[in-house]
Amino acid sequence: MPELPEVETTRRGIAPHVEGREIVEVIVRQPRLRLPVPNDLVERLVGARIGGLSRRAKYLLVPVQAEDAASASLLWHLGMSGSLRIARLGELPKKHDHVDLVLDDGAILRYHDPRRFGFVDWLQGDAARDPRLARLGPEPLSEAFDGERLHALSRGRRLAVKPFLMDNAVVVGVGNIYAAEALFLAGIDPRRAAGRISLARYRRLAAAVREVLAAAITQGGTTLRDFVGGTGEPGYFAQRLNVYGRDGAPCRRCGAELRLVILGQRASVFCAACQR
DNA sequence: ATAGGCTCCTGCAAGC
DNA sequence: TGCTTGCAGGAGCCTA
Repeated sequence: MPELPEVETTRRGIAPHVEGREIVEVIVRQPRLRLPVPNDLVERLVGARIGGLSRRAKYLLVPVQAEDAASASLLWHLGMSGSLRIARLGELPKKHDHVDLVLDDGAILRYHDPRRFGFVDWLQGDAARDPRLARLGPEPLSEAFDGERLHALSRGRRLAVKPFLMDNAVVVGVGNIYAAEALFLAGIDPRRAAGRISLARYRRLAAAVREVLAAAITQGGTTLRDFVGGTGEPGYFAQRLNVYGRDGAPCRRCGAELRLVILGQRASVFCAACQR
């Protein structure tokens, strides 16, 4: 379940192995992903050179430059079960290894995605103009994201604060797990209407979002070597979760039994004593 | 404009 | 033991 920290960990892990390399072969074993793999992806990519990787929200951007061709990028989304890893030449693909980019030094960038919620798409020209990227709110670890923004955007909104925080137009990269954890740290009830939360409390929430995401990225870094080397599993569950997946268990702070509610079709665990 | 529901997919776990 | 059922999740799309 890659959220922003896992995508960032992936970017950092694969970048040194792919940047500057030429793609010599592309193998698509399963083109039916969340979006179909573009028909002409193979012919466009073979012979192209990979530029500097970047990330926007949970999207990975892979610039590719072919000889005498306009600039273009791959827009890669890992969905909820996708992973990218570096495999060695000759390493046999496993089940759900859907796409391989074979590089000129023999390394393979290999995409694995059991649930196929992810996709890889071809973007011609300036990637930032793609509508999927153009409408996104600020990065949670950037200066543009703060309590003032949350407060301003939420005025008049009756939507519960948890789905509000998970809206990509508000702030990107805050999925179900980190939304639940940040609301716990900030002491805010996930059911509370977004428009009825004070600026002071939104400042605490913004700080909590930054805190949980930054901690998760740091943890991802600790498992980077294993991740790139072969297990293909980022150190996602290693971190200590306070509420996510713990309904019925005691609150780590006050001992009260954690409750489960459904908000925006998503399970939301919280402590009714600590979160108001 | 806003809020809520539905959908894609597979693996896993729980229930019978 | 072997079946069925439900759940997990991002984000685009749809409807009221």
